[in-house]
Amino acid sequence: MTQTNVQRLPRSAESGAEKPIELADTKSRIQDAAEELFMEHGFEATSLRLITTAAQVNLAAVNYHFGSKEELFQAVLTRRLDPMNRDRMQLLSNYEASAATTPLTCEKILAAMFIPAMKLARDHEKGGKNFLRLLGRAYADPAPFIREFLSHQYSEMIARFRTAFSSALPHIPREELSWRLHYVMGALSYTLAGADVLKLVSQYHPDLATNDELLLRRLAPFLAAGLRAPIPAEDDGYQLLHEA
Amino acid sequence: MTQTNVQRLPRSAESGAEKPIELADTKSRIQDAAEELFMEHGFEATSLRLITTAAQVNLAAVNYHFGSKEELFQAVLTRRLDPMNRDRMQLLSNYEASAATTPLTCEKILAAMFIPAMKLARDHEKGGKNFLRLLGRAYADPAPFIREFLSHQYSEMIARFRTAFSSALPHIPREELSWRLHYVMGALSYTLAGADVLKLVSQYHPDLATNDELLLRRLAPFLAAGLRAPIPAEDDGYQLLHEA
DNA sequence: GCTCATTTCAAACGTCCGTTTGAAATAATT
DNA sequence: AATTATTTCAAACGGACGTTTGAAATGAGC
Repeated sequence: MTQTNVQRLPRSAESGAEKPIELADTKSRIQDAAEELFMEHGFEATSLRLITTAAQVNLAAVNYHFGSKEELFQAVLTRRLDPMNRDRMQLLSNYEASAATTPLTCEKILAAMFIPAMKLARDHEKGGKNFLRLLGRAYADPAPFIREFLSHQYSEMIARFRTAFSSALPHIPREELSWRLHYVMGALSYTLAGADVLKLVSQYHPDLATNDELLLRRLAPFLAAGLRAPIPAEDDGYQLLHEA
Repeated sequence: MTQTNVQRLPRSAESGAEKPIELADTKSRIQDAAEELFMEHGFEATSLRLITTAAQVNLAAVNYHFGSKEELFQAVLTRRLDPMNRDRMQLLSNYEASAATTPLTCEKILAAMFIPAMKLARDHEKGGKNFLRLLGRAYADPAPFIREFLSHQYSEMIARFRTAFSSALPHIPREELSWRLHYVMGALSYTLAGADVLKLVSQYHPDLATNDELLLRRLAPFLAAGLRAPIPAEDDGYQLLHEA
């Protein structure tokens, strides 16, 4: 009932690592288990009972600590998304400062988007990569509360990067650039959500699929070339439709 | 209980259009309603009661005509996916025959992928575009039965197009090409699933979002440029990681 | 040690889910 | 007209869902 915002650690915690065997606190255990299960089954198909069983906490603990299943989902996303997007913008600013007056290359701007994502994927050895998959899927989720949450969470970062690309690609019209940024986000989120999606298009190479750095060293040149592509003329000879 | 594969029209049907006011048969009404609702809410969040109410049929009709909710979903996908992929392969063959010995351009191969999708989007005025969104979302769905269904449904078409791209881009290593095809599918499905996703990356232009032809006349040059991008050298100066 | 806020817990709440049932209605066949 | 097969229907099945409850357990402050 009466719940304050103050975080309290139930057991001895702020003391030094005297008993490193003990489990993390309830709230963190729920988030960890939820992240893994949401990514495996999606939001709708993951029940609170599944989460609380995996986290070894009581069923009611989710509603006590997070309020609802939806708020738990948002908390899971925010925990990693918020620092990642701040890192992205910070890194972009660093690059711009280093480059002084000359505009950044597309590859450099793309790197500012990718590196924090990669760092996230490898830092938290357990949750990291799972989270990127969860995120990639959330992009395609129709639930209104997810859509609103994501668009709010991303708006600042996207605006920042659109400006950067606009400087790097002055010959691309503003409107065309918006579309191309859209495609970039599509290929990126699709790749991050990847793993088993890959089977659709190619045989499985386990040595490659686990190497994120290599993965995005392939993606960045692909996307940079697309971003720089010349604008097709109005009547350039290949009418797409009505010839089938 | 005892159900045959033979399709039977319950009311007067094979006679000429004497009473064009009458509704479609139960099975079609279910598929139409399911397509629209699955696309709006996703598979898990769409209940059979919602579908049967919208279709104005009895709840048990789904299990009678389709067997289960999962089989209904597969039927909804197959109804449009199967002809579309056959059209894609046929169109690609036509292009190859016209080109005789010279290899096709990437744009032409991409057109063979896009045109049937566009035709689908505009033919069935009501279900068409909704279906592409549903499909784009299914790509990212983790449910095993969806994954297996899609990979089976697409394997032949994908293999066919990989070969075509391989001829068009002989200088791109086989493995690299597999990845780039992956990105192509990502950008494409993301764009098709689009609509409200667009808000993440750009302001909304209603006049553009509804014009599929224009949409893909933007996407094809972007992807073709990416497919043709030079292979980056092993040590090309931009290390992605460990510099953040 | 007592008080009081915080956290955990087992149990239950009401609701909605996909599916099944068996009879009634409808169509096709003889 | 009688028989059979197919389709519809209202009702119920057992189960899983997110959430709530109120008491028990555990913590910190005095």
